[in-house]
Amino acid sequence: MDKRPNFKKIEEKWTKLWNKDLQRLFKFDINKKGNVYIIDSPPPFTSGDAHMGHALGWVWMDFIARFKRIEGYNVYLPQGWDCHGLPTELKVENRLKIPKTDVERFLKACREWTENSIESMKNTFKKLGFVPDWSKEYKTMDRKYKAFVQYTLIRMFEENLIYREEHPILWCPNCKTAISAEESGYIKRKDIFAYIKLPIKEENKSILIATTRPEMISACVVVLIGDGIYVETKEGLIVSKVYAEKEGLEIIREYDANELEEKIVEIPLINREVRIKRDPEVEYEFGTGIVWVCTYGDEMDIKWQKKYDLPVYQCIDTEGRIINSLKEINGLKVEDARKKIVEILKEKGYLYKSEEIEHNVLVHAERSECKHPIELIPKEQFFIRILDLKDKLLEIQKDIKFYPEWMRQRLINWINSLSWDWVISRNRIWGLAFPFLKTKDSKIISVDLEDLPFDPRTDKEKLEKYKRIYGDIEPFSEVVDVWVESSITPLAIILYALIEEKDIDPKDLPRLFNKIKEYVPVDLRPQGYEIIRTWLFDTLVRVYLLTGKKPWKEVLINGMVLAEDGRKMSKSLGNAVDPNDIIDKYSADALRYWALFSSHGDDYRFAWKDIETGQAFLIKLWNLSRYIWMNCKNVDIKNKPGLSKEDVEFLKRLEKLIAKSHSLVGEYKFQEYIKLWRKFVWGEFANSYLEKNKMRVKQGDLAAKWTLLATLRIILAYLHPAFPFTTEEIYSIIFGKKENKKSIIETKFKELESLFPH
RNA sequence: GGGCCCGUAGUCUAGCGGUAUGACGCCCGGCUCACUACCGGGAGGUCCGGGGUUCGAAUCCCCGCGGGCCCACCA
Repeated sequence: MDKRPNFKKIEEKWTKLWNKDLQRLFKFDINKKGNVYIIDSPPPFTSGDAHMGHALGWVWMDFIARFKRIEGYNVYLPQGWDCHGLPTELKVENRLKIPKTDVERFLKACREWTENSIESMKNTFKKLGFVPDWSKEYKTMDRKYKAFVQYTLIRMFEENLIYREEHPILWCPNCKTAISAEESGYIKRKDIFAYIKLPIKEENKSILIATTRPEMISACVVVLIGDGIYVETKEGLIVSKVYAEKEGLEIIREYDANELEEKIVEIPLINREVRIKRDPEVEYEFGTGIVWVCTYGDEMDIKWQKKYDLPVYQCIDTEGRIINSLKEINGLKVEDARKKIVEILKEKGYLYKSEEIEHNVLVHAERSECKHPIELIPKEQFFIRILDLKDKLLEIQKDIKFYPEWMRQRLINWINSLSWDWVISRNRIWGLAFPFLKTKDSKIISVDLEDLPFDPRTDKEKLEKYKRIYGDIEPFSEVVDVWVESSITPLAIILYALIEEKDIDPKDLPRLFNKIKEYVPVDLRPQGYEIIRTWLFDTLVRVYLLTGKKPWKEVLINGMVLAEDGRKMSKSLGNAVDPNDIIDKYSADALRYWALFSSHGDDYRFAWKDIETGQAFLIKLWNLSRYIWMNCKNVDIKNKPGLSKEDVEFLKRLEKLIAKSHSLVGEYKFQEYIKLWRKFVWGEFANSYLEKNKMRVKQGDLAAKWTLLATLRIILAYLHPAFPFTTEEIYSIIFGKKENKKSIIETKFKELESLFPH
């Protein structure tokens, strides 16, 4: 053994072995029953480079997989790739300057870009010591993955779980695309808050409403008042009593709500009469205590429109311009129209006043730099029915174990906050097409299984076939939301295990699907908390709808990686550290030491000194082994000599530690595990037992030598899941040949039990 | 506005009903034949503040203060 471990050489050697010659040790055999452990590992979005967040998650998974393997499980650790998505599309468009109009060329460029990203990320994962079963590697852009997703969509469509309907959807006028709730977010913004007088029919009085969306005047369908007292002021304005008092307006008389409900309001400039209704959800204290409902100003308007079955007026188009309104503002951008209409209202005497208000505006926020305010626009979209599912989802989540338990709350909150069905269509290019067609009488039909995967943009001959059968048919131009693809990973990984590298006959999918169902729920879903409301939730929905079961038995949540400055680590902040640099400067095992010290769900700070701490421990382990190699390597471990009392006690202490280790891993407490073993190896073994017994070793005491060797053998097995490179190298030098084994993975913890005194 | 989390030695961190885990740093002493990236020894904490439950609280409950994250319809 060298005086110092050459980490670079060791890493190169073992990375190659595990991923090639020894890859068989990491294979999941789906035909072997019993003792199966399946990890629904995340397919990372193929953004380009692996970051520290990946390093953390992938080390956790690899630790679990290795430990379970040595425990004797038939482990399935898959590696997939989430390929589709807007960021790739934008990169191809902007960097490679390929026009979206040339669809075939554009798609090809996206595919090439994605393949390159995968290679780069895969390389980093391998350097970390992460070893999946490569024979089942999947990409969401694979033909068979796409066919499978489309098959599940057809199934759901046939069970009436998917529908197409005109519905107000979140629409980004800037990106000209529908977005989902999870892509939107609120930001604080300053806007006009206009107080508008709405005359009451046949009375010389006006209702005063306050709004941030005066430009939507042509879409006003009802005026709502809340539970409270309303008053008439000297100026002939009807407002909440609270507002009148606050503004110091002279009150002439009070109304009760019933009296107001009789009245009809004339919407100025557009010549429409609307009713006044009382609704408990109106915030009496806010503004004038009165609201006009426009279709659709915000999500609340949708609720009220449905509740009172109000007519829908679309006053904004997909470009974010005003339509169907006054000729003065038609064609104007929303923001310009807002200013203009305020001027007009003022001119005509309908504007009571306008002020500035800071409020939360729904914008296109996540996975996007756009930040443009979102409009609600009625459009035909595909939906998955999830609203009816709330109670059921709340029920089944109870049966999934969460680590840490408190992360469950995020899922529950999200389920409770659902307010409409899941919009699954996107107006984009780099994505999966819908396996549906529209006939000339507007009926939606699924394509035949034999035609999967189906893409009307490129499969011209398949389209021809349907044209021959149905006459005029129309494909859908949208693509599927990326989460629809990634939300069936627990099922897709089983599909890949069943077929391995073979291609599939799509007509075989129903048979395969029935087989897949048998493996649900799988054992573990590891992921970060930031995608609980997307990936975790969506998977729960899809797997439940498709199989009637929960997707997993357990969920393990990791936190975000923070930079040394305590802020979120990100490229744009310039505080990101590349895992490859850490491995190059120190070692993969040192990086793993850092990753395993993170606790469940909490954000975790990166610090170079933690890497150094890990590195120091690895060197300690190396040198400790070196001493044993120098002094004890010729001892036959299978031939246990008579041990001294001290040796026996020491080994008994180790045996206790082992029992504790297994229970810690059962709860995925990696940090406690490392601490326990570090303390034992460095303190109790190296500095205490070994130091005390050096004399015996020198004198050739076989019992002491045997104890040292046996202890090291056990330590290597238990530290292997954490530090696979270093432990494999030491093992191969001291034990490999004698045991006729190439890797620690080939032995099982159970086999080591014979080394203990009983 | 609601929810979740966090506040523990100089710094970071574990524990989450029995006076506290570990790392780094610091102080004193050692180049001892595997390792000076080491060895031996040591100092350092009113576990954010206040109240409550309990024989007993860092740990449970309530109220504050400070920090972070997530969600939300205030027109």
